[in-house]
Amino acid sequence: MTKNSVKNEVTDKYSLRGRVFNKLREDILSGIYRAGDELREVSIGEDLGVSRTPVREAFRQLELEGLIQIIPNKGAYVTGITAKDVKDIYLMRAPLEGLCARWAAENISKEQMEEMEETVFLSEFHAMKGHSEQMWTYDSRFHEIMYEASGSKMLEHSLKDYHQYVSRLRKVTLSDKERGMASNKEHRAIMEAIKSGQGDMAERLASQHMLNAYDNILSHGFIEHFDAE
Amino acid sequence: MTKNSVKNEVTDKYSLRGRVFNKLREDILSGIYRAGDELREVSIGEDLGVSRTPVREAFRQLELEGLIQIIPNKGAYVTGITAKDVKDIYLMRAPLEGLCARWAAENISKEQMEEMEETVFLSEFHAMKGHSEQMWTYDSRFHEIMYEASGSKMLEHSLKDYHQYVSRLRKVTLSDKERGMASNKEHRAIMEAIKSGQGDMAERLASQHMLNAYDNILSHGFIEHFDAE
DNA sequence: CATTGTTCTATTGTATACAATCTCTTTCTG
DNA sequence: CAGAAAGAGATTGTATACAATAGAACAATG
Repeated sequence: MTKNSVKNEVTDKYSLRGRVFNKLREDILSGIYRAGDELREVSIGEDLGVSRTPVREAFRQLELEGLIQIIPNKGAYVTGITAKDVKDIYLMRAPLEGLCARWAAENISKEQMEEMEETVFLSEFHAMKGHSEQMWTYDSRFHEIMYEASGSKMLEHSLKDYHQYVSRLRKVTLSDKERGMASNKEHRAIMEAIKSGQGDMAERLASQHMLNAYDNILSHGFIEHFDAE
Repeated sequence: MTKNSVKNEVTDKYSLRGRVFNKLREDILSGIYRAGDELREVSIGEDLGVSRTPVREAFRQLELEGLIQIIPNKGAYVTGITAKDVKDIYLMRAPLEGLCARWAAENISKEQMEEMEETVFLSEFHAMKGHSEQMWTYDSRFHEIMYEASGSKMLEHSLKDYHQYVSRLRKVTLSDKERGMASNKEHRAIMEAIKSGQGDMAERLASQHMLNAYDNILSHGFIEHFDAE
């Protein structure tokens, strides 16, 4: 019996509905579908070789996440993430990631701490080598471990959502080697604070980490990847 | 053409699925269903006179909200809100409601400001009279107006969720006349700060409002309404 | 008696059929 | 020709039928 994770695998990957949901979510967040695009149940179903039933269920979930808007009897339209949303997300994440780091400092388990250290180590390695794809993976994993370590189902759920919403953007920013290195340095500092149980310090650092990330996005004009494109 | 609200009526109330969703959500948040209860598609459908299809779609949405957990091929089980969740929600809301008040101070429209003033006025009236049900309604409305006035779809969405999660608890706390009066006073102060465009002040007051509300819950032992019951 | 294997039933997962609604085109009318 | 009315087609909303799976009861076996 593994860990008793209540919320992680909300959408099981092995049902047809789960596959449809993950595919559509991925496509929306990665920018394949653009804001305003209409999604038709039948054509989506045909693309994936399934009937309308699982597609409809996936639509309902995407609607609740705010990624699409369903107009009754009319259709489903992609909402996507706008530049304004990105700004809001980073400003909201600042205090929440701070809170999360504080709680992680209080609750992190030995195993989680070890995995976090490994993640930071590997991330630094790939940053130096300029492997941006792996960078992105370990960067994501760092945050996920911290979310889980907070011991708060609510906080973990919210932060995971926000984190995924900006995942496309993070792929772009981390391809800049300089920012990648800086981000890692910040992760390490946060980790040290968590490891030594310094909640205040961890909170401050994690919060600042978000503001730095957003500053970086602004100063490099990465935000243009949204809305226009 | 009314306001261009993207996220408010996510679940249209007039479809069968919308009705099922709202009914189940209400019943879970109000405590009619308890954590661990199993929900069967057929029996829920029979209760409401609908087939399994809309029930299933509602289940998927409730799952995504974290209110129920669906185990593939097995069943749907109520997760509900625990005492720990309540604590987390208030501590997360503290900075977010602060941020929201700040943004509202920057973006609130004339109409929203007027409605907010009306809401506070009516709320004070009912608080004095001891009408706890109306109290609760206007108290909720105050926060919703502030969420909308923030001009942030993301923040509004998150705060609305949190607010609804603790709505049952708020019904109990506001039935205490003293807390009701105090809460109103805090609302009025937040409103004044928003009206005069003092973002810093609004942020501080709204954040403190949350901490006060949670202190009140703790000191009166209201938290026991969860988990046990 | 314990344990394993099997069958049966209840429940969920998916596909399809039918109903309701919307939209766009066409036709009618002034 | 403009505009309204009507009809066809496409799309979503809901119900039902069938398939797959899990769990329980029960029988068989050592």
